[in-house]
Amino acid sequence: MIQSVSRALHLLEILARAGGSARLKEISETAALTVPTTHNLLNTLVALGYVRRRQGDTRYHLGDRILNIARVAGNDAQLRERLRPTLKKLYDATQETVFLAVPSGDEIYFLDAIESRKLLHVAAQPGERVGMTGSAIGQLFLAHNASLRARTDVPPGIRDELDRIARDGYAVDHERVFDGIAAVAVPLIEDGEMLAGFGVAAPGNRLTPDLFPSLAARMHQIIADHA
Amino acid sequence: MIQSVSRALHLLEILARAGGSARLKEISETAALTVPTTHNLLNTLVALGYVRRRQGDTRYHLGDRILNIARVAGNDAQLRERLRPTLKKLYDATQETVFLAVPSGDEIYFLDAIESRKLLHVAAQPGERVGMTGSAIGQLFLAHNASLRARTDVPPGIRDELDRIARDGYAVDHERVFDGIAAVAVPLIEDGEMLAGFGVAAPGNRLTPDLFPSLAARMHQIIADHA
DNA sequence: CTAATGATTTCCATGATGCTGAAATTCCAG
DNA sequence: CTGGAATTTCAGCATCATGGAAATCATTAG
Repeated sequence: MIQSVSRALHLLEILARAGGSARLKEISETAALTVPTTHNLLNTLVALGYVRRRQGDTRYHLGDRILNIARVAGNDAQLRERLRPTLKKLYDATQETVFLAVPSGDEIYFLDAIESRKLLHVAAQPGERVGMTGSAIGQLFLAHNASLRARTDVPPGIRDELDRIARDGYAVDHERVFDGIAAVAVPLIEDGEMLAGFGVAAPGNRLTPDLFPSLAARMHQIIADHA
Repeated sequence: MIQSVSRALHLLEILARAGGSARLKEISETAALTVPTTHNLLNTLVALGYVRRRQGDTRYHLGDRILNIARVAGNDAQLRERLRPTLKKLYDATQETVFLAVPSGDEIYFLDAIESRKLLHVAAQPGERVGMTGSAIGQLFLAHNASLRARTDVPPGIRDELDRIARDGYAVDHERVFDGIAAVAVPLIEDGEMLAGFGVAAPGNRLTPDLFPSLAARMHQIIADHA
């Protein structure tokens, strides 16, 4: 544990709790640090743009450089919060394990999941990360994002499938990736961009290919209504 | 400039630019630090909750503790962005100097302002900070926030005025605080809470007390339409 | 306006602290 | 299972952050 890093971040939190600005003395007292040490830490934060000072004001204010970081950190957390109810609706409608995934670099990242309570069911895997081509949701992203497609090594067998996905608006997987598991995935599109994918996964003998179109339609409906 | 603090924050930004997660080696290369140093910094950030690791995954992910800080830093910036157009409308309607202010601790903080182009006008003072009782906008906050009122030393002369403000929905100042300057302020209320105050300030001989009610009504109108 | 008080900033000596190379361990792909 | 690569641990050393003291600056009262 690096002392000065811990202290510096603590100072930022103190500033936040004080409503965004405070005087040196208050800060040093709250942090239980000496005034010169606090001063040194704060000035480092000022030099980096995480804290600001306004002319004619000796107070320290939270700067907005922190937003560079928070925008990314917040995206995931906020999206999960916001789409939790939709995911729940999807679970209620299917009683199968449901997933919410977002792209992260060249992989997809499972942001949230609700696991089915049926005796035989697919395990939820929030926090897991798989390649783009290795899941129905990943193929959805590939079908919707040309630049992502360009930098991904797409096997020829999947290339045609991407056209179908683009046309029909949903991706499927029937025991291709994992034995015994079938999945249907539909996108959440906002402002013309695919933000996230919803997936339903179930044993292949319960979720047979003939059910795919109607399940996809139901999923589209739920997302349109609740997201 | 404290080296380790600068480095740690840089690592957070690298993680953000990488889309929220990355491997140790990539991070250390991007940051131009040795691997053990990067490891040490990252583990400090993990211990503090600003970076997370998921089990069975050696990657480092942005944590959401940063949001504690960003929520406050972002508030101001976002509010100013969002209310800029309203402030502009207010300026267009009055051609006088207009202000946007928010509470900050026990003072009010001038978040934004547009200065009148008239020959004789009130100076804009974005970034400035004044006591609650020392401005029309501050009195607005006092009238709308009981807990703020409780911890503020309100002069007896103003106490009655607060009742009037609560009743009429606007605050005024005619050469009480600054010689020659008159001001009218109205609140922006959302979810029952006063988030910010808008103010119009002008020379006292242009903005006479008889104009206060009609100006306040016009301001209410503009805010209702655009905020 | 001046003086007095309190807060902020600068400086520097000191030793604790964080840095790095090297080694041990773990992870992961084949 | 095996080999290579990435991660983690470790310890000695130089460096860097720390905090006392003093100087400067801002603020308030008179």
